[in-house]
Amino acid sequence: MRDIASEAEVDVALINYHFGKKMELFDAVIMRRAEVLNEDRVRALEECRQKAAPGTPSVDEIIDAFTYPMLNRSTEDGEHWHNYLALIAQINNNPEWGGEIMNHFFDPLVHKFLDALREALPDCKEEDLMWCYHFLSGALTLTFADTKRIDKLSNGKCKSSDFETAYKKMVPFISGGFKAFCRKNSA
Amino acid sequence: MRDIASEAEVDVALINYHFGKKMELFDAVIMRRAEVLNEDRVRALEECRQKAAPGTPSVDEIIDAFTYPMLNRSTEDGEHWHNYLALIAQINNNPEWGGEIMNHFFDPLVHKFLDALREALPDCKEEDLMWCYHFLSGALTLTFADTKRIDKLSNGKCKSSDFETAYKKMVPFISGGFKAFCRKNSA
DNA sequence: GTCTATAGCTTGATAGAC
DNA sequence: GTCTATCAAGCTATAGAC
Repeated sequence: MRDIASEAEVDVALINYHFGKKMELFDAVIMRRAEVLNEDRVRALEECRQKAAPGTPSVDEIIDAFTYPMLNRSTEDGEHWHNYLALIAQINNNPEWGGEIMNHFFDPLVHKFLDALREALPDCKEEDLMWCYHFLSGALTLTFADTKRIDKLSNGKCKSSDFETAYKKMVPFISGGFKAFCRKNSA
Repeated sequence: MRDIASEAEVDVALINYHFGKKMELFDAVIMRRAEVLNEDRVRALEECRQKAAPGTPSVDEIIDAFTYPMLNRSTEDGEHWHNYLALIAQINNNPEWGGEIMNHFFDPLVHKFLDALREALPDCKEEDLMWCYHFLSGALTLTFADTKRIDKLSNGKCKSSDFETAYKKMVPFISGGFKAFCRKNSA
């Protein structure tokens, strides 16, 4: 709280005045950018639906619409979106209250994408679709956490900060995962 | 520190005496089970190599050898392994020191699996292999974080605590991701 | 709205008796 | 090796002056 107040060049007490308790400030922080990101994604999904019309978008196109906005925002300003996405990774993996926060701020949007995936993979079992999204979520959030683990593991060949490359590899990986489950529609 | 000491029914001061500073205790906690898990995995990899001899194990078999020990340990005692794997998920996604900890305690083992995957997918580019492992890592650790997010997202159809089912879905998802990259060897 | 001041607690670590 | 006692520092939250 003190760090935040001092960075904002205001007094600590003002946080409580304007935002209430610590956790309410936390929610406000998550919400502000979640709304922006979710709008980006809705727009990307609509665009890829229009491109595919009168057909339906492919799995690859849907995954792309879901993930590209994160790449795009992460390169837009200096540190802010970068830090935000790293925070989301930690929340997504927090067993205590992480699930609830993700449910609250992201699931309404995720349902729109699940609808699109259901259309793209009509023979896919509902349960399989949910688990596939879950795996997607883990791969995606870790990617934008930028933990530097891959830097050392790959002996410098790959860099976790290279979101552009990570994104390019991630889309086919995830699509490949989905298609493994729904072979009838792996087109 | 006080919670840990009281759970162990010893005095707080003893933690410092036996383990040193807080972060040294933390490392000791990570190490103890990491060693056990890594040994399980080495054994599983050796077994699947023997089964496949004189050939080499498939991607699915290798992914299975990497992930099954986590499922197996997580069901063995009441809460301990469960909590440990949830902790690992948070460490894996921590951008500050998470990467280093994962490098230190798990990468020596991971290199053994990367060697096996290289054999199974001889035409796979080194860079692609590394990124695929990275995505695997995100999906895997989130799965054992048990955040309950999928419970609500799926309207109760799936449960994050159902590791058995998660594991059964995870192996083909991840293998599908690898194979998307290395189509020449998707057998 | 913004500040000062402070209450009330919790934290990690250690000194020193036994 | 184990305990008691305590330190110095940190935290969130709020009351009350302006």
